[in-house]
Amino acid sequence: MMVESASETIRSAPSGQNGVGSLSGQTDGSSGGATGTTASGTGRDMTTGADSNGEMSPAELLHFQQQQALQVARQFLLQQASGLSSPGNNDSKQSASAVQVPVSVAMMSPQMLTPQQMQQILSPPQLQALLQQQQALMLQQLQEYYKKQQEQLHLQLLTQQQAGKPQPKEALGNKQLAFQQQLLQMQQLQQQHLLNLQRQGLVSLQPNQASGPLQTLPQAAVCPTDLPQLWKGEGAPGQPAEDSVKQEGLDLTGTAATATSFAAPPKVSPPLSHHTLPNGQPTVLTSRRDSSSHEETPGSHPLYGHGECKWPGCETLCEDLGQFIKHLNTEHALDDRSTAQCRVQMQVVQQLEIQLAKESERLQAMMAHLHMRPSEPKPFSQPVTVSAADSFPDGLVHPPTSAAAPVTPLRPPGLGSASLHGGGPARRRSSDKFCSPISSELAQNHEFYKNADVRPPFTYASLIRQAILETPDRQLTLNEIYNWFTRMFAYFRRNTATWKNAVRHNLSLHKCFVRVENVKGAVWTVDEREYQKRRPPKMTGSPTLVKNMISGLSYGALNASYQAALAESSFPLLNSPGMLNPGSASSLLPLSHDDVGAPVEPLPSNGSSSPPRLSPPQYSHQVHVKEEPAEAEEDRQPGPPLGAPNPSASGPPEDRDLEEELPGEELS
DNA sequence: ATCGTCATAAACAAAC
DNA sequence: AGTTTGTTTATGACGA
Repeated sequence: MMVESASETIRSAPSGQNGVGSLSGQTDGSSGGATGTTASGTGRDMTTGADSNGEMSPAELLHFQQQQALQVARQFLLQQASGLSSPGNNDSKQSASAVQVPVSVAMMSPQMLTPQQMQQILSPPQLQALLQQQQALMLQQLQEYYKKQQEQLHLQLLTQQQAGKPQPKEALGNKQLAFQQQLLQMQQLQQQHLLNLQRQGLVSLQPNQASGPLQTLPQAAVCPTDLPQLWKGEGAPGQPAEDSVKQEGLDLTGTAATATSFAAPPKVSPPLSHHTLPNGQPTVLTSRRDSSSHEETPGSHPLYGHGECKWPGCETLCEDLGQFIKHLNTEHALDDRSTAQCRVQMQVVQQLEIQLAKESERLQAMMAHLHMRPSEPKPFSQPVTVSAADSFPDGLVHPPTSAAAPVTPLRPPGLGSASLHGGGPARRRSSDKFCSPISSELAQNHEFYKNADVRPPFTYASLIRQAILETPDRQLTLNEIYNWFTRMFAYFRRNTATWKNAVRHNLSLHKCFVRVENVKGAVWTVDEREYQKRRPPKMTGSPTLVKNMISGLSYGALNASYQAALAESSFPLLNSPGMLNPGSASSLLPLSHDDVGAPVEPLPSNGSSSPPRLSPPQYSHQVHVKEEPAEAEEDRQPGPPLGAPNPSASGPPEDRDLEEELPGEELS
């Protein structure tokens, strides 16, 4: 017990915590703190209560409205999701915890990523698509709500006017303003949210933004310019919302572009992350902040863009940052309104996250469904090559998957990533579960993991395997594996003792990892057969699995799963063309899709060499190697059957591939 | 409640 | 002698 507790603490304390904890905490806290309790979690009751009260202050109104709108959206979302959502835990948990934390997030262990991180993780295109959808939905709801509110206001106004009260007008005006603001805010907040996400990558709204803006900026309020818009919205019986939506769309686009560029955060810099933050997450956040702050200085600010103030409801033009800052301080001072706006923003974000989760789930289900029928010819046009190439090109890989496209607007490939979980242990087998698309996931989010101190959502085993398979030789020394980890994941640049131990432990423990004696020394190889053996059933088929995945995974994971699905689906094609991976083929072949990724390496060196990956059957032999003494293994390697001259040691790696690929001989 | 998988920690031993 | 590499065992969290 002692040990355990100790470890636990360590883990949670450092990394994770921040993640979820901060998230929910902040959410609640900030909202609660700022204004009142209500905001946070479950607003339903609150909302209702609010409703009953006739009059409230503008701030209250805003708040109330937000909640209502959110609730509506929430319900809507829930309904939508209900179909997909898994029966048990998720739903219940979700509802229970109330929106505060997105399902996936909630599910995540403390160390998991925060929503912000998730957002960061998501590829810009994905984010864009998702957010757009979400925004559209939310806007619709808001619109309705807004209309109702307006009607009420009018009624009130009339009543008051009739009464002959002088104040009423003002009050009404305020209320109207508030409503309008809200609408605008929602829209703009969303935009902003997107922007922030994209630009900063992660920017955590709650922690960072909330505190930041509130303190510094704040509010302002609606600029005169806003009013017109607001009114416009009102006035236009048609659909103000739509307009706004459109606008958002536009903005988004713009944003997206920005985001894209942003995609590869340079932040690699160790210094930033190093903060002693607890574990990875914090670091991440920190780094993010830094980055954001940097941006600010340099000439950009999350709330400043295109020469104007991006504060929700404010479009004041500012020539430069300095002016903008002044504007922020003067116009957006800390007050109820700004506070309310922030709260709204937070809720919006939450809502979006939830929706994102739902949509992801849906997508998963869709993918799973599609996948289920392998028989169907997969239309994917995915060029194998592409996939292979994608693997690690830059980090930004486009997913080819045309297939996905049809299914959803989102880009499959882009998925972003997943990993969200920042945390520690969390990763749980998610990756494994799906069989991962680890490779594709990695390929796509290569840059992300490389720079973000986020724990990858893959098990050590899958990571080790990936590392090995990426090599032309398909073999790595322990030290090389270590290097791969540190090179590929920022997360593994810390706590080396811990994860290295874990790596060694995994190598020894899993039969799928075979130690081969080499001239050079010992290298580790992967026995795909074994690896596959241990893997759980594919999610594709069973809804349950899917469900699990969804629930268990963080957003990232979701994405990963998504990718996986895609990958899997595309896999067949890949194979057929035969291109994928030359060298790797052997290992992969037999198995599976997950390996899709295997091919990750663009050139397995001889890629060509490997003829055709031919025989999967050969593979079978390797199997128990591990159990057997090194000898067996050695046999394999050293004795390269085919013509490989000197495989291992000095020999070219490529040759090795062949050898490895045909290990079967020995077995037989 | 039980089982399997994973992560983490740690003790040891053998090889460098 | 100190470090690295491997192996094992123990323990706890999780999900099924």
